[in-house]
Amino acid sequence: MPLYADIILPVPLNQLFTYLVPGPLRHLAVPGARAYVQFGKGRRLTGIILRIHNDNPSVHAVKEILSILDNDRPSVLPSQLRLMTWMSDYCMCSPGDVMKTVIPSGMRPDSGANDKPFKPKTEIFAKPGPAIKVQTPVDPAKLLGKTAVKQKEVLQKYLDMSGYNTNPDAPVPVSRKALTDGGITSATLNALQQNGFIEFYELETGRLPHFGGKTQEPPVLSQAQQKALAEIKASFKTRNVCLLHGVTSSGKTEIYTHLIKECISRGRQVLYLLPEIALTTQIMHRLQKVFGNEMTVYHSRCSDNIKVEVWNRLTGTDPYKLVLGARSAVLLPFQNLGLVIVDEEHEPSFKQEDPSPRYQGRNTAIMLASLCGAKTLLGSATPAIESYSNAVSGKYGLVSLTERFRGMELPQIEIVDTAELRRKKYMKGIFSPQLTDAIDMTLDKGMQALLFHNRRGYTGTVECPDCGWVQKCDCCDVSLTFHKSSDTASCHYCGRKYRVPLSCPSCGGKSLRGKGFGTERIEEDVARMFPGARVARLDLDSSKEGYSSIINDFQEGRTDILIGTQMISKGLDFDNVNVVGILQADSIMSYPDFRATERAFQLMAQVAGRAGRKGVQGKVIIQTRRPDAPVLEMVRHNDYIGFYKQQMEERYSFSYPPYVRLICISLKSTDLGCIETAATALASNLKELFGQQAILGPDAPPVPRVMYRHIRRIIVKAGLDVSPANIRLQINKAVTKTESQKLLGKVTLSFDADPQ
DNA sequence: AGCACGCCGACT
DNA sequence: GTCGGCGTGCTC
Repeated sequence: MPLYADIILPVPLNQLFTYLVPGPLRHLAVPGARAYVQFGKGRRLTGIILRIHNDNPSVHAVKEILSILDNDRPSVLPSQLRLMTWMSDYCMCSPGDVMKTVIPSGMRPDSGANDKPFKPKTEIFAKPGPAIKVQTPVDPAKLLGKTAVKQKEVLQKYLDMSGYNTNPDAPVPVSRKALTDGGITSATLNALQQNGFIEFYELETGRLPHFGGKTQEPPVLSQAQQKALAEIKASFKTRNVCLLHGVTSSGKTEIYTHLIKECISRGRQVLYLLPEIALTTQIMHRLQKVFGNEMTVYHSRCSDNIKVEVWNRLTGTDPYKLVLGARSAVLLPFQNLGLVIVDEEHEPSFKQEDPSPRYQGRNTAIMLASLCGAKTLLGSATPAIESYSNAVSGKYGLVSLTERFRGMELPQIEIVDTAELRRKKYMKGIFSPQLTDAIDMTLDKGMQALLFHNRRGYTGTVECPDCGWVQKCDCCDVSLTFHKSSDTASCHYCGRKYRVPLSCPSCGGKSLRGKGFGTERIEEDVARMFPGARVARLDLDSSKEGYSSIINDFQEGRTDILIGTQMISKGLDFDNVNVVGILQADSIMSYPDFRATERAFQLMAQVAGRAGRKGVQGKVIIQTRRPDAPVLEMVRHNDYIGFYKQQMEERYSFSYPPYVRLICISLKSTDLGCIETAATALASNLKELFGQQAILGPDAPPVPRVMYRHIRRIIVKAGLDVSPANIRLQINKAVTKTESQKLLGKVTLSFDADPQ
């Protein structure tokens, strides 16, 4: 009987491909194994076997698998195969898109020119040669006489480093590189080898870092922390997911450390997810003291070779017990996962935005845990509305930690009306007297200030005050941001840079100027207003390589004032910050979507949480033109519950998550007429299937054209009773119908389930 | 997404 | 005469 394999191939097509399994490969062709196949005429690809069967394929010409790349064990575990299938259904993308994000490219050779296969890293080591084995202890002077000074020196170095003279039976391998240190040439080493004193051999070492220090016990917990830990463990007895709602600086990491330790001691693995790659390094240093070489870090910016090594280690016989990582670590092969921790679970960056699959790292983690029979702990000071609602409904356990670490007080929050102050001419640029006074006092006390502003660059839009002309990007419908450091106006959507014209191209006016404030300009103003202070800035423009050093300088007190965008709000602990300033709360509160208030609350509460230290109450100054916005009052009282209730009411009356599920369909085309007809036709076909009120749009997004491509969006609001698979089916129906009406033309479609 | 096949302009 | 432009259609 012929045997077939359904294979996931890295192509953006919504299907699997069936190949014939040749007789000799039958024992190797198992689900999860990598198969190398001919695809079309001129392509060879690596795919993942999803299923082995002998159902007759519907297509006539079935090709044979060329080879199986996994000889001893399949690369992809059964739990991962199920996760991949779920992801492709839920995110409405092809299995191939999922495969491409799950499997590091070094593990899937293809016929393309971008072929960069995994290369094991090797190093050359020295071991004792036959000529010194004749007598111990070895004395270089006796063996080499008066000449050969260099050889004697290196031989002595080798003997010292390997400990050969004290333990000749098991000398420590010494790397060739260590011997060449200090101006030793390879001629000397070659001579030593030729004389038979030292032999060199190659060994696979890998690239994974080694922790040399001694490991210690987890930190001692406070009473409040111990109580929370006990409650979490109790909650796991009856529920699979638990939400830890702990105020900022309540010491959640210490609680995690204890849970991890216990899970590992039960012989199971832990995945610890953080919202930012940059944070993994910070937390790594703390966790490595406890877990040493049982743990590793993994994220999308690891080199492909490292990714493959981590993968192989995890599928091997001695897998890591703890993986600390960002979103993509959820896709790793865990053989025996017992616990997943998602820290700062509310962070929007857990959602992948651009390349499909647009998956939510937190939700994917919960799914992975359930597929592995593991527990999930979500942690946040400002939980996502969806998560808290799941906790309130009893789907998740809920543990609250209201006490700040080491008796730290919550900061005092002051809301400053900048509209009024501007009328009275008290504002200095973007600074209120309250804020400048607070910074002055902070600097006097030798403490630090943190200033938050969510627009980078020097100014916003470059405008002509005479005729209202605005400098825009050539290929995107968006106004440009002026950056003084490079003296260019840049498009934050496509990255293109432009000169600012000397005169207005529309009316010839000579007084073109930038409007508004960016972090770059604020940095300049702060330096001028506080001449004695050491000022730094942290945003996308400064963070190429400098991220860690800017953070470290601030943490260790080498800078006094740090200005930054969202990046400074995420889980970083500073313990000498006395004042936090939010320069323009309005820009945070006025996003045009239903999550605006949620984001505003979370961002402000998180930024505010950076203030204060033991014994000194911190101060937060929020500058706004709308001091009466209700969300500000909730931030001021740190009233998460009030905020949650208000949000739930709003979401209920306007039918938004968590009461419905949203799917955003994006249409893109260079042809404006084409996209308009396509969008209207698709929307009307969707309305036929889902009902009139379930479809929003089509609308043009705030930036309606990026890289010459026009964009339209349609939002589907689906009831919670409709399964993801069914939603996908209905949407596909509407798409197929629009296609058959020949109305989709040159339009490309993309889907985003649970858009942020 | 690739990659081949295919049908029309400017070059040796 | 052919090299090569990118339109369109298929991939088990």
